[in-house]
Amino acid sequence: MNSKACAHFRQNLIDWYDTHKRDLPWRHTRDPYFIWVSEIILQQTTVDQGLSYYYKFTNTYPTIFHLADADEKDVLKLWQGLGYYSRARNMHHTAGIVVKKYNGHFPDSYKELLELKGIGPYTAAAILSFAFNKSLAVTDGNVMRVVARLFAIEKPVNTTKGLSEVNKNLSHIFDTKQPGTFNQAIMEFGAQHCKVHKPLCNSCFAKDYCKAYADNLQFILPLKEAKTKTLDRYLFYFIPLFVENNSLCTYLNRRTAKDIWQHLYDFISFETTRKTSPQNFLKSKIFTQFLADNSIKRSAIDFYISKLYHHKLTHRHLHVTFISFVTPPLELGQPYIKTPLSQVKDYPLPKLLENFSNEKDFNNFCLNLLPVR
DNA sequence: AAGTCGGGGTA
DNA sequence: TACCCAGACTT
Repeated sequence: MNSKACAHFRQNLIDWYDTHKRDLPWRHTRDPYFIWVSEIILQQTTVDQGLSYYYKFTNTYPTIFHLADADEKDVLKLWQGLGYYSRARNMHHTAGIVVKKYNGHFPDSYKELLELKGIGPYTAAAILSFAFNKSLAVTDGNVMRVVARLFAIEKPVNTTKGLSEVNKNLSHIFDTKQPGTFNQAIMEFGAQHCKVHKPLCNSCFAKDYCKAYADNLQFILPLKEAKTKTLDRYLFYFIPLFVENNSLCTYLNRRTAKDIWQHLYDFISFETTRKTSPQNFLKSKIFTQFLADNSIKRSAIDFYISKLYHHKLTHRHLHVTFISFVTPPLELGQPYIKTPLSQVKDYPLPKLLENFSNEKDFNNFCLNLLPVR
């Protein structure tokens, strides 16, 4: 693209945006706090998916001081279901830093923003351009796609070289006089017009100089290097059930390992390296040892075994079986937390367990289990 | 530079 | 199924 084409793109992108932009709440504010909340929520998340969470967060925590004062557990509960939970933990942590170190005001320098947990190159540029009108370009998945096509960049965009080529070419079309609007516009253009699967090339204002379109590469670009393969994990959740103070109780587990769902809660869990039948798991060393360590005696009767649940994460395929067990009251130590079933829903839970987070569903789940002798 | 972290939508 | 989404962090 020559400089004339770059200027044409710059102007027509803004015109396109004025006509086609969605009415989104974070486009009506220049408060860095609200901008920041929206950007963290939208990391690897579609607008449709994140919108309700944005309203929940800004209503519950209307200022950064409210967020800084909150308990991490409550922040995670509000984040429940959105995934990538380190975003919520980092956001909570960073709120505390901004309050203490910056008196509640976000810094307006790239360097200082990058030092805050959860704020990387994209989010720093977004905050600076949207809230402070600083002249920095954002490079997200939308921008990489648009630029890779406009300039027919064939290096994989998820490599250092590919990204730097995207950024170099992006600087040629970037509008330094209205950085925030340009950034919003090019992302919206990527989301709605220069789409992944069916780009609307026929009606595109850039079809005269888009190199991918000229070379018929618009359905090929951008290229990405192969991702890591999906692995299977086999989980068993053990759910002891007992009555205490007239309420049906069980135990929850706070997840602390460097693993999925960090700082969320689930049930007592076991993992096998290979696909294992429930019957074999019940006889396994890992499980029988747990029962012995905690003086849990099998009655003559039963464990109740759920069907096999499949839960898909981006690069993990979970195979999950629930095992409930009626027992006299138990006293288990850390990290297990004795909890009435009616209060399970008060904890931040993985989506997989959210279905069991109210008593009615949970009882229904238990009733549908089959006894195994 | 490669691996890890969720869940939902789309083809 | 496989890929993508307003990415960042850890190793």
